[in-house]
Amino acid sequence: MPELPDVEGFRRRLDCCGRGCRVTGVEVLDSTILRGVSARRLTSELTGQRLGVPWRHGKWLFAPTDGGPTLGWHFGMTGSLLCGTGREEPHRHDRLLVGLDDGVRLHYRDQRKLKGVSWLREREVDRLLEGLGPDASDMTRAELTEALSDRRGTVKGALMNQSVLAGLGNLLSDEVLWRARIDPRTPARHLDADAVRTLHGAMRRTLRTSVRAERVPPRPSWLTGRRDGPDPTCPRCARRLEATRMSGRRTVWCPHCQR
DNA sequence: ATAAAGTCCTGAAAGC
DNA sequence: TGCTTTCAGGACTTTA
Repeated sequence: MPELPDVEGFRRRLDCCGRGCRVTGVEVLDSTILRGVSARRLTSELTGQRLGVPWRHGKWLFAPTDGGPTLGWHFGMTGSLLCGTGREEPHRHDRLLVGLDDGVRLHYRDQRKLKGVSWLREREVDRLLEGLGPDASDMTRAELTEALSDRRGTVKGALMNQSVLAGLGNLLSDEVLWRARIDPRTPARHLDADAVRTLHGAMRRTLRTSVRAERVPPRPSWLTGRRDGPDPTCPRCARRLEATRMSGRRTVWCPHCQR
């Protein structure tokens, strides 16, 4: 599930439920989701801390604490962050619960445990960011041009590569390329200035709408709304969509509109 | 059983 | 040729 718009939704949730609150309790329900920190250490160091202003880069969510390290959340393919009252039974996929002094309890929920939660000092946050390209939602056209110019792989591969630009995943990449009418197999560096301009505009518009919806909306007028049907057709030209595997992921596009 | 919206690792290809 | 960087595919994990 989580690409940039989903994680931005989690950030907002954390911002309104958790910002400025003090942590009253930590329950690690499955310690295998902790990265680089033990359950014992996270519990003792996080309890009593006050949460600062949460921020996001790409698909990463960061929750700084006033004195100490920063909680770094990554949601893999199936993760989410929810706010509860603290009285409900934890869901079977809840892996970490964080109780706050405003009565809210945060639930880090994840079916497949592909990623997890880390407890990061400032330089570890910096090191992590060094591996990521600019955040896709505030990337300029010049930055996109620069990011794609040296890439010899496909444009689809480049858009999904978090070190090139951060935030797009499989669904968004396909959606943006479909809107921009660009064949996903095109080598990134073959895109001319016009194509990059179109791609940049498509990315901005797609992200703006998706962030508002906190997901890539599966509307019938979007590629995302069609791709999982039994016999998917293009919302624009009604012809049959093509599906293959690219960079290990299912890729859907319209061979008529995208060339 | 197959496939799934995440990234990491590996062997191989491409570039200098 | 040889070294370095980049790429595509499989592994990881769990369940519908």
